[in-house]
Amino acid sequence: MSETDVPTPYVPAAVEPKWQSRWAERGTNAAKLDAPTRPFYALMMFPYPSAEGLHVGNLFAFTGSDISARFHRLLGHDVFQPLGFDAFGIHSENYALKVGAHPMELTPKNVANFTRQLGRAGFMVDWNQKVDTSRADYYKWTQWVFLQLHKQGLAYKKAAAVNWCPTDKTVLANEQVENGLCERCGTAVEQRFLEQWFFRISEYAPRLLANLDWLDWSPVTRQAQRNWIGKSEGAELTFDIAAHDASVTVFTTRADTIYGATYLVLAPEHPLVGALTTDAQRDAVTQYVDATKKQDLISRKSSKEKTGVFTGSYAVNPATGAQIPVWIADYVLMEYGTGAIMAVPGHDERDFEFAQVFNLPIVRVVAGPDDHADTPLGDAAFTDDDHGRLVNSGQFDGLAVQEAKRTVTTWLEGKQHAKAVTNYRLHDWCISRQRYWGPPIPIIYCDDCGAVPVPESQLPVELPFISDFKPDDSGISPLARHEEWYRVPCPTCSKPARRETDVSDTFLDSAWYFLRYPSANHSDVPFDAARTKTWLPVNSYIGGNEHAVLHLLYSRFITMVLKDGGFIDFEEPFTRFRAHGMIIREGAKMSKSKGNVINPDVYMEEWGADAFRMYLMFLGPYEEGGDFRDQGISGVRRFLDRLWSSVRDASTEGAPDADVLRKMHRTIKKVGEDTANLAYNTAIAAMMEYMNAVRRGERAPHRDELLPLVQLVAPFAPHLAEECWEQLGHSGSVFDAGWPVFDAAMLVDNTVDLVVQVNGKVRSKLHVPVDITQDAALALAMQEEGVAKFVTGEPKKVIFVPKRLLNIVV
RNA sequence: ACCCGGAUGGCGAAAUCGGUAGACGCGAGGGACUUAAAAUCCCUUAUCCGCGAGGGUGUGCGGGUUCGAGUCCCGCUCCGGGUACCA
Repeated sequence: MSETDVPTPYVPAAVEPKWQSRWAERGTNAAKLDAPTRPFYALMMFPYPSAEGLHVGNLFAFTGSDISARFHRLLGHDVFQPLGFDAFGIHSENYALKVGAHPMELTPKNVANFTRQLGRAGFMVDWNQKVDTSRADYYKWTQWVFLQLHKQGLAYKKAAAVNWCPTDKTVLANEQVENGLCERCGTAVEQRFLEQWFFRISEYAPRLLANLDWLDWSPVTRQAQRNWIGKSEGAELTFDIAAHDASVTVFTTRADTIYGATYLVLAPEHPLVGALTTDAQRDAVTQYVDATKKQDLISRKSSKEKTGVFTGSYAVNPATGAQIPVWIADYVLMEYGTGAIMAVPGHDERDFEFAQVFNLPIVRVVAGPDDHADTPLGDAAFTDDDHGRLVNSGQFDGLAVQEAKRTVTTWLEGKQHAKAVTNYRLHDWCISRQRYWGPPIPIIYCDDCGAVPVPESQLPVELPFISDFKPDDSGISPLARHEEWYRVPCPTCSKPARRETDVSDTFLDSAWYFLRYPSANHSDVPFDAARTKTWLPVNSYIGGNEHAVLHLLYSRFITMVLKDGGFIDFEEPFTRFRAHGMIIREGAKMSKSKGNVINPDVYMEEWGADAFRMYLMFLGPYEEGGDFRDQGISGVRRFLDRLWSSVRDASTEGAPDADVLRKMHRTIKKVGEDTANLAYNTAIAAMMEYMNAVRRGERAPHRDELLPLVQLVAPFAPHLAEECWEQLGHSGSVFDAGWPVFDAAMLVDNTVDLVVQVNGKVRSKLHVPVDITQDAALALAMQEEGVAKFVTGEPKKVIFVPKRLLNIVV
């Protein structure tokens, strides 16, 4: 085959650039966007182009996605796999501030570096359809999306208590606050009142929840969304206030415990607090309300110590007629339910604690199976609502809790004191950001016409290049400091007016980007109708579960809104979603401070992109993640070396070995199934096993034993596969060669190893024909000394599992 | 606290339906080739007793179901992730 005896060694640094440029020349990775036969849209979560470059976590995610895309292509789909950049946002802006540069100049550099790294890793990305959220040709349409929501009445402005990060100097969505700390910088979040734009995602809560039942998504992701949406069925109960012409409505999921409601609690911000406070209590209440207001959200949410103040007023329990005190306390939150609760200390942990601190009455109205009506509650509330029955509850005594919830609600409804309601934890989405690096919200304020949406024909509202983009403490966007941009004529009446100076949340950029890819080069529409019909919804989306409740929920919401607006005919953007796991290093999380971050460039340099890709996939189950150990990569590289030299040594003389061939067909089956299931680690193990069989004892492999292996390995190590494919005499790309087909007849063996057990313990193995009968197997087994000596008497029972085992019970 | 995951050799991990626990890889030990080393190839490698043949034990802990449990059921422990005063 070669003129020298020394085989050319495998040098990734030569093979990989060769194929990367050949793919570019041949357009191998470009999808047939307009006339696909079997369109398959494979999407991976686009990265934020940081200055540090590609993180190994990105590479892990993308490689798994790329393998899936290449696999589908080999199966005969017209695969479209695009990639872009989530370039707007606070990350980029903060980084620019830190290094004293401008994001408009930094971003293209970072994008270029990312593109280089992504290219080096050999992804089958169609770079003709590129998306960069920070370019006007993209955010023009992000603004268009905002206008559609505005048109449908789903965008509104309100002054609201918002999470304010004093370091980043911006508002954060609830989803971006962790433990009262800013998700990004870890600063304690404060409460501020600002005029903000919101999207009415809460209106879509029932639909967002219901569709989860049929979506083909990773169960963990669906569960995370369910929890986040937080459906809660209960009732709103109305309590009249004694000596006032007023009433307080509370939300409860435990209407059955109404007889145990011994006091009410309002949130300190509740609108009725002023009216219900008596003169005697006025000072104490005012002081408490002020203290709460000043408190930042961190201490309010982290301290579980119960504090509160009596208002001086009493409410009437609609069931008992008793007068019960009305308190205010910060453990009741204004933003959930009605901002008021009925406190049932006997059966709610928080109420119990509060009642103990302030010496309020605690009454048992639910008894467990071992309790009677007057069993003392001890030192904790009784909260088991599956095994409880009502006591001390008048006509309802004896009812099971679940039944009583309905019965009591119905009874109170009859008295005009109740209404069954469903509450959701999901809040409206605050999309305003008082920052610079984002799409300006397309609204103009006019003294006469109010908040006027920018006409679609005037989009984009371009983000001006300004040098003083640093946010200040005022809570007003830096754009407001630029009069020439800020002052505009009203689109309706042409009088002097002002632009909205907030930009929108980065999550709005990424909530619709999948719609843009197929139409990325269309400048007249956000997404072309025909292209969209052909390619969407996305067939396969793979990404990290850290986006389970942010990006994925927002994308679903925006898709529903666009469907309702008549722009698309589907309401779920991602037919199938799979969450990949997290990758750690030597048992520890990777972080800059620990200095154990993996630089992909270094590994690709030393081992080659193919080996690096394959090792990332080999170190653990893709959907669970794995532990990156530096030593491990050599095993994968050895495998690729062996494949390389096998192809060089392959002979075309004679015939392939029968045993190797059988193994080959089994391997084709296994690798196909595992790859489809994202079980990449075991797919690779199966290929290694086959490699071992092919080269056992340095035997010379036959060409036909290797051809299918090259196809199987192609999604994992695409460069090497192409080179081997060419080496084996092909001129086209291996990715147009199809996926090998296994011969089912080659999978069945004539003989098997039958395990012989006595009382469940393995005593022997028999090499027997597959179709051996129980009696024949038993007779053979009894001839084995190692078996016979354990079978003392007549067997009590014999269990025979064909092809697997024979168990003799004595 | 609640909701998800998870716990298997020295290490990363395998194990369709309950049916040979530890595939594949790393590391380690031994051998072949070599002046030598690297590379490559072959063998061994859960653990205990035993010279050996062989036998015992073993999938976080305690019970249970079963001819048979890493896998199913009940009760715990620890680790990772998510959510959290959500009424």
